[in-house]
Amino acid sequence: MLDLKFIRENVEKVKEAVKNKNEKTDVELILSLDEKRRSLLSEANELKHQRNVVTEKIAQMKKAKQDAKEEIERMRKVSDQIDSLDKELKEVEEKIASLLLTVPNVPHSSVPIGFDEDLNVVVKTWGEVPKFDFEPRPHWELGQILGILDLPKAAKVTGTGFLVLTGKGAKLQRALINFMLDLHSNKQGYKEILPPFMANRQSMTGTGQLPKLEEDMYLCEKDDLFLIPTAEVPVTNLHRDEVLKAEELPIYYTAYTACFRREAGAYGKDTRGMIRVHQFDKVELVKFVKPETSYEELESLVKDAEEVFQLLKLPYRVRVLCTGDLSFAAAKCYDIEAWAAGVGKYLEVSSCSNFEDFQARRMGIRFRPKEGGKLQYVHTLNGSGVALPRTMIALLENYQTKQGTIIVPEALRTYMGGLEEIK
RNA sequence: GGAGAGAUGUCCGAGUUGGUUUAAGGAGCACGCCCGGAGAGCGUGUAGGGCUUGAAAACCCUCCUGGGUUCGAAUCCCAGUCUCUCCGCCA
Repeated sequence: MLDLKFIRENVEKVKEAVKNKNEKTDVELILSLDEKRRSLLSEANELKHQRNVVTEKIAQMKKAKQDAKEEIERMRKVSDQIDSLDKELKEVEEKIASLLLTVPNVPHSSVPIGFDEDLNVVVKTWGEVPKFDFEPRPHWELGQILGILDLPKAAKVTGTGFLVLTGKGAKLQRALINFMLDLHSNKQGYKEILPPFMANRQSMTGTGQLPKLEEDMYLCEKDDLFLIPTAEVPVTNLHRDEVLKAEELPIYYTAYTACFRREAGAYGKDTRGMIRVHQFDKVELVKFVKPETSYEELESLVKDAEEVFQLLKLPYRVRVLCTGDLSFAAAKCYDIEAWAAGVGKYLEVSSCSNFEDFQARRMGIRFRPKEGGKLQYVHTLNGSGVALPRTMIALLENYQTKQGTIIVPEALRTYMGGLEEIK
């Protein structure tokens, strides 16, 4: 959420952000409501002041055993006026508040302007794309040959868009999760969190999934709880409505969770195998930082996620998202995309974003600067470190052999009981 | 699910016969003094938001949330949320 005052003072900037992000919020409407709000406010203020003054006078008179009937009668009328002004004010404020939730964050000046993902810019490529002297198989074939991925059984249990890992496949995924969590928590200094996989409306609004993305999430109606689409939700909300100490910052968290997405509207896209599924595992990175450091923190966040692929020796590239592809709440975002030899394309495995104070304002996460002065909103960042199914895809497809077996990357072997090859 | 207790500022914690209590006291933090250094000690300051403004003052709002009673509510009434204790149920 943007500051109403900021919108008032940066109308053009905000309108441009709305346009460049392909949103359609009526900024002018917000401004006119804001004007109305302020005039109602000053009117009500004046009456309230009057009431406060006379009320005290009444108290004095009562103490002195004087008759205050006349004043009381007068204030009764004033109170009625205040009531009706307050009611009107409340309506206006509610309208503003709900409109404010539909204003997207303003992209950082370094973000390329563009309509959609075709205008994202590759800023880095790492590793050699493997060459095979045979036709590399896609992961669903490898999974079936090796008996580690069973899509028909998943369809039986749940329906399309789910997967069942079995045997070495399940073990490989668990190894990856442990490997990532250990990397982030032991080496990179993130505190490990195991949060709920469900979250309430307030949390979803805090991180910005609501109100816009309600249709993309699974809702348990009886309890009005959502299955989380990412660990970002529960982990960032950990500090909702808190004032953090300056010396606590920066705070780094890492969390493994399952993630649930309805993928409404994505039908027909990446339906094969496990590229796009309704439930997947992910290890997430979340940061709470001081505003002046958030862009350095974004760079280091990306590096921390990249290290996963470097240690696994999986080739990848990093793209900076253009305005049109940037999510609603983000000011800047890098995608990490791993090369998958079997399907022959780069797959998005991590999205690392700086939200600046956009989420913090919604959630009320502030800190007291050491130098004194007013409370400030923290900046929040998060990124996948990283998403499991697509990393599995990259691993299986890049490490496959002609015989259809999989060489286990060295970094994972201790997590696989020393296993060197899945066959 | 049943019974009870509670929710106050950055934190802890007073205040519930309605009326200079936005709120005592303590901790923390900031500044200053003291000190060979560290520590301790002493003094001063310190809620958030809105509105206004060059900046401020003034003013308004906020004692979990939302309603209500009243000239006036942290204090009274109703509903809800959360926390704790006990009982029941259960992985």
